[in-house]
Amino acid sequence: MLTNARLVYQPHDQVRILNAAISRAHDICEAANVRLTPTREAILKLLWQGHQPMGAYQLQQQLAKVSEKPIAPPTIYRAIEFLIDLGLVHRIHSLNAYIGCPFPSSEHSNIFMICEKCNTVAEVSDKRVNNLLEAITDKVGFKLHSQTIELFGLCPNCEPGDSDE
Amino acid sequence: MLTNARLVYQPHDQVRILNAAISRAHDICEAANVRLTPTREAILKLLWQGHQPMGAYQLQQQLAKVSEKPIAPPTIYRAIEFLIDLGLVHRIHSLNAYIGCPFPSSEHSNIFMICEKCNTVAEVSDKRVNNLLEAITDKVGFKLHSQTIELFGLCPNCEPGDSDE
DNA sequence: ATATATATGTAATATTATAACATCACTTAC
DNA sequence: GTAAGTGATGTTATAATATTACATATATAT
Ligand SMILES: [Zn+2]
Ligand SMILES: [Zn+2]
Ligand SMILES: [Zn+2]
Ligand SMILES: [Zn+2]
Repeated sequence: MLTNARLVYQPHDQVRILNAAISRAHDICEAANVRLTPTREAILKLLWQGHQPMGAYQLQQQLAKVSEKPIAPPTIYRAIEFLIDLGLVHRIHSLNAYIGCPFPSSEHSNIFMICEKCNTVAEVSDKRVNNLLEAITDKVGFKLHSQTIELFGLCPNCEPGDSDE
Repeated sequence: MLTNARLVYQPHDQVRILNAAISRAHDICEAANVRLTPTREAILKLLWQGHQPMGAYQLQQQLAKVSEKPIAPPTIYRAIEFLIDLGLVHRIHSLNAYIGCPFPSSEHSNIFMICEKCNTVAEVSDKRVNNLLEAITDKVGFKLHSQTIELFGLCPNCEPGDSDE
């Protein structure tokens, strides 16, 4: 089981995490022989800023604060598509929003834990889930290609019961 | 494991299925002491017409063919919300579309098998999936409330390999 | 019959996403 | 170094999905 949950739910060095993610992204782009342009990198950074997913127009607003020229929707969406295709970013369909992937270029379950209170999203990957879904779909003759699993609930920080004790 | 896959993927008496679904809906509404108004029923019927999900504006167009007065988006969305709240209809987030639930008012996994070729959607419910996701989220302290699982691939009728033999 | 709650009508608008075509910028070939 | 070619972004307009706010109508209860 692979997850960034601990990281998301506990205090951590956000700058270090972000730098690591960007560095990894550069490697992945280099390997794929594609370019991580300034706009693309800026958007990826925003999607790693916090652990809340951001919508396209929210990204646009944030970019406006940094850049001089306002960036129009098509550019935003193109950059998002680029990042998603590379596996660096995921789309959270139920929120029409996007978030950085904590473990790109590895096996995936695409399981997202969405906190209904603070909106943080943590990701999990677990082979057992993939195996089970594979078995279930096999049984009815459905050939499974990909999946997205969106879980709604409360993160440890928002759960009244409480977290560490 | 509960599924309407066989039904969806094989020829069947569509009229009988639809009537059964509507009849069941009437029961559920009566039990909940809410009204299945003509508009709501018409929309539910459309969402049971085939096994393809329909978008809000697609529903609007279809309703226009039946009804005399065109029905505006708010009414459509209200009816959809009503049906979803009752568990009679699901939203397929990745498609911005809606589909009738084959087994309302029972335990749910909300697993949708979406055919990338013919767009049919079949639903599955499997306690093991819920248990596994519960276990996974428990481990990281996330309190799971609800979920939606969207699977993409090819239904038996669209898979080149083939179905029955 | 009146009051109350529920459902729908209506008009305007918000939000999310894409199409079509022009321009710019980087890479490669010569 | 320049030209050609590819990839990325700019620009304008618009499509597609969804909601707000307020008015009216319909059903239910007293
Ligand atoms: Zn991921
Ligand atoms: Zn939270
Ligand atoms: Zn269902
Ligand atoms: Zn199919």
